Amino acid sequence: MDAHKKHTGECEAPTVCKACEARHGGICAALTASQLVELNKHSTRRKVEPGNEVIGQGERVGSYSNILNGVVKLSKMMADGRQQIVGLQFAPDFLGRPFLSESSVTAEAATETEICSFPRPLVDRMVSEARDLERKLHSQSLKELDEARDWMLTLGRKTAQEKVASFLYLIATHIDPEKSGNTTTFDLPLSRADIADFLGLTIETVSRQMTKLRKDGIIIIENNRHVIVPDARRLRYAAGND
Amino acid sequence: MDAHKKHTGECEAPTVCKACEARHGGICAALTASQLVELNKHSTRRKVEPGNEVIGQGERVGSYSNILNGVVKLSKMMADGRQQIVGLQFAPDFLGRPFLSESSVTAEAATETEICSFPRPLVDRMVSEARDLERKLHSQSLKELDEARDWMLTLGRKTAQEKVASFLYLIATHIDPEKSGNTTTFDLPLSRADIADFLGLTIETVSRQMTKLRKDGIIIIENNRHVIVPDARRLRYAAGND
DNA sequence: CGCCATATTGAATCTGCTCAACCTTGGTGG
DNA sequence: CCACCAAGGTTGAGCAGATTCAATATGGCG
Repeated sequence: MDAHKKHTGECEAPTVCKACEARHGGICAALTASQLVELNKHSTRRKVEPGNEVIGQGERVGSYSNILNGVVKLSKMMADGRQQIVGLQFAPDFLGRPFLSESSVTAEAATETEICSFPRPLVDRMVSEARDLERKLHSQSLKELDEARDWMLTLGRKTAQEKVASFLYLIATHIDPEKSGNTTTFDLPLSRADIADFLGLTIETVSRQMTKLRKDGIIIIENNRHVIVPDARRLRYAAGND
Repeated sequence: MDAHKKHTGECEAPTVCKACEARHGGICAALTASQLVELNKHSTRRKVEPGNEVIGQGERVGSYSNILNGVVKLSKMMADGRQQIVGLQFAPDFLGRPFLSESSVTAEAATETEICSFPRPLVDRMVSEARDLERKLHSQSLKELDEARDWMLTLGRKTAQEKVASFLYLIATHIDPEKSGNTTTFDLPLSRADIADFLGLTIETVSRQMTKLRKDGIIIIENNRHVIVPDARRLRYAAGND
């Protein structure tokens, strides 16, 4: 399918993009080969260590990014230090806030993460030229909105037990886990402290509920971060999703 | 400004649209006069009584709407009946979920509300024709996303006291209130039960915190629904916003 | 005026928080 | 090689804020 494009003369997708995850599911999928080439000239690819900021809350943002791999957490902080994670982003999600030059959230790598950044003005221009690109961004915004609203139900109405189960279920369904039969296996991308900030709980409560889920046989934990789910339906049920 | 358009031959904006709130701030502001005329042919304007559904959760949706006046609440419900309001929409907001035919939330009138509905296919076609329209919708989605994330902080990390103050502050800043000097006055568009569902609290807790805010002199309440805020900064502070 | 839905108040209970101690793990240097 | 240390995670006891359940008050409307 890519083959015939290679010979249309004009140009072809840059080599670095070919193996890139964002080239397929991400926003780059909405670009033509020649747009990709142009974007690529001004893009920088870099690694971000866990805990390092990509964008700061209230900061002026000069660039947009794609997540190539890893997990990025979006969080908000109150003046007295209370913190809430308001979203998790996975590859190949787009990172940035079109139409506004200032970010209302902090974006920070939760795991080792690789991102590909572009200058804002360039992308803004491309958005105004390429219909598909705007549509893609619009569509991702709506997906994030749906997710945010789902999470509001979790934050507002679920018990600590259900919150922790909801989190595990979310990760299990987003981080393409090892599956064999009914059993699902994955590594948690977040520390207990981050999980607490995501769920609006304390680390102690998260820990206790994890222990409870473990004792109930709904999950098996190895080395704190490694989780085995023998039966995803039981976890789903514990999460209060129907 | 409208005057010269009246004489461009082709057509002019339909009479009903002229006085319409959505014609200015709403999505109709992104339409040309001729598009308005076409849209108007297939649009229906109607009143919705408080408590009546506009869209049901999981329902197939055949139309989009504009809110002309009133307040609409978006909510989610769990299987066991627990409910969470995930957003409030005010005139001239757009109601609907582009790209998806099924709604993940229930939209219900909180107050007496007037809406203007359009067939989905017609709007979808216009969106693919008019750049400005897609941009406008995209922009509203992002606004809603920002609001949802702000509210996640409230749900996850604020105390009952701060939650109630946050709600009052939200209404005070959205429902264009009477202002005279520092004093702000408005009517609550939601019942105590709705407020509780919005804040992830019980009605009793909402009531107690209202009483507390009243006793602290931050608000004055008349007839349950009518609220007077002598000093908006004190309310803002009680809400934990900086 | 009296009724019904809505809101307030009170007392007992419970879920999740606070504070403190302890355990595990992985890295470092004697 | 192993003792030590620091960071992250778990566990326990007591406490506090929010819920539950029940009784009472208010106010909109026929």
